[in-house]
Amino acid sequence: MTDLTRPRLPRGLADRGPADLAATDRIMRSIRATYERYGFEAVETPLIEYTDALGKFLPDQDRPNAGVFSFKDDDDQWLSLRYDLTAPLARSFAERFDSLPKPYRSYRAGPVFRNEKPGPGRFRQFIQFDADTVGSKSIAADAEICMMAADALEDLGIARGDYVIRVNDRKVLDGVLESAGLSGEANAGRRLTVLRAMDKFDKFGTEGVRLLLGRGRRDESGDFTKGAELGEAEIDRVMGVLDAKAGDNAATCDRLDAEFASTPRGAEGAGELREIAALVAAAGYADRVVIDPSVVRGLEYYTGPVFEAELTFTVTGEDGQPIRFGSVGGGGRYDGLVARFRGEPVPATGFSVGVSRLAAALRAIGSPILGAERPRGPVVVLVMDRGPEDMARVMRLVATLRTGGIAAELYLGDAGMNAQLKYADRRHSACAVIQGSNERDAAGGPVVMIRDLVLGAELAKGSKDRADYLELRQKAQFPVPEAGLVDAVREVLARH
RNA sequence: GCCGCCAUAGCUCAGUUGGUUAGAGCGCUAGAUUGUGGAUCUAGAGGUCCCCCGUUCGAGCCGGGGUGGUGGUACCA
Repeated sequence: MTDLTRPRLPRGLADRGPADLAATDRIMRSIRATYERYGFEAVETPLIEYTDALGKFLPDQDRPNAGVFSFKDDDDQWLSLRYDLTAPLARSFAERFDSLPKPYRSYRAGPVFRNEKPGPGRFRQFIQFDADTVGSKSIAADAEICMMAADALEDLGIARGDYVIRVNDRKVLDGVLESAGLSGEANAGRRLTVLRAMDKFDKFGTEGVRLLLGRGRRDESGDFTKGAELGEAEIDRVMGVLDAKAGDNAATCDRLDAEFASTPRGAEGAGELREIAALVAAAGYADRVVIDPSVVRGLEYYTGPVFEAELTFTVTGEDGQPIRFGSVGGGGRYDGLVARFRGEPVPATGFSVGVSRLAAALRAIGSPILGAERPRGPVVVLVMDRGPEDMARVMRLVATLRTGGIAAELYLGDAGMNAQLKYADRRHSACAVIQGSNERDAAGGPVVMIRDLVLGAELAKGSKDRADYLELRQKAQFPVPEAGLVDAVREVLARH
């Protein structure tokens, strides 16, 4: 007995039940409808790619990269589970280049995998929903994606004002870094450190970021994070860009032009943001798509505009503490990703939604799109007698229901009637069908007993007056002739 | 990776200064009711007290090491 296999879920992974699956399905359907309205077409790529197609890793080590699930094919080539949907899209686009229309507008959704330490709301497998425009260098492509992200959230029932699409441009940040004396290959490491520090602005605030830009920061567990070793003047300059967001997009752009366009790179970025602001304003999205120079996003492949979809409302958690959901999606321009496969530059921009995180947020605001409660189970046909003829009879009832388009099942366990009703209850079924000897041998010919499980439950709670009680009891369980089975069950199902 | 905290039934936990057959609630399976489900009562199943080593007449409890979980931090394409 000691060699029993213990059932256990690897950490950071989760089984998902019918309620969760139904909710996810609704969310994905809604996002899909939004994206298709914008003219994006569906495409799917596999969960597994050659490791070198996913990024610049070193497949000659034991493990190509700690954050990626990887394994060797039988020809010794490294394969990996995809960790996002963008790199596989770049691979797919490059491979099918000749047969695709350019620009190529596509969306795709599915699980991605990250071999990292999981935490609350952070899993090693989760669902992303991406849309990308590949082959357009127009800033209008970026502006459009921001607007589409806004529409996607609103179509999901998130009210205007409860979210914001924040937009920045990496070139603006590059300009700031350059003017802080961090240009050139020699400073690549410090540039990363600075960007990481800036990305922590939400989490650590002004003081924390200043420490990370300077000597470093010690957290409450005693761990020390080495800083970027910038001087006071440089720190002020970097902090300035984090604080550059003004009252509206035009004012923010003015400030960027005035204070952060001293390098050609920075000026270019500021110009792109001004262009986005103009396009967004023209389309009537200026209140939701907001230029915010403190947005950093991932560090690896973004080359121009970057976006982040943020939920701005808070919910009170079980412990009374307010919960912020923060970012539920992001994206940006990645002009270099496809070039890895083709040698020529292929501009591209895209946006990625974290579906699981979004689902958690929608649950917190009680969004109707999730469905109020868990889905109803099938009609359960009880088995009273288990002789061959009895089984044939009840099986015929089930078949009749199914032919009538009703989800139905025969109870296949071996428990008594009590337990069968309990089973139907657990399946969250709305209706049970009973035909035992009493019904079979009814005076006017065989009948079936239709039981409304929802009304039955109310009945069990009691405390109604007598007239109501009798009426309820009538509706909660009643016999019908066999020929009336489907109609009667339909009637009961229609009540709930 | 680094730092802290934790580990007893499926879940949440109790367990005396170290003492013999390790408990509760919930949940689970059933019975009470040849045929009526969220209630009630009753019974049953379910344990390597995370693992190893040590201290001791004796360890769930003390010490050391390991493993796992968790919180913070780092990394996050």
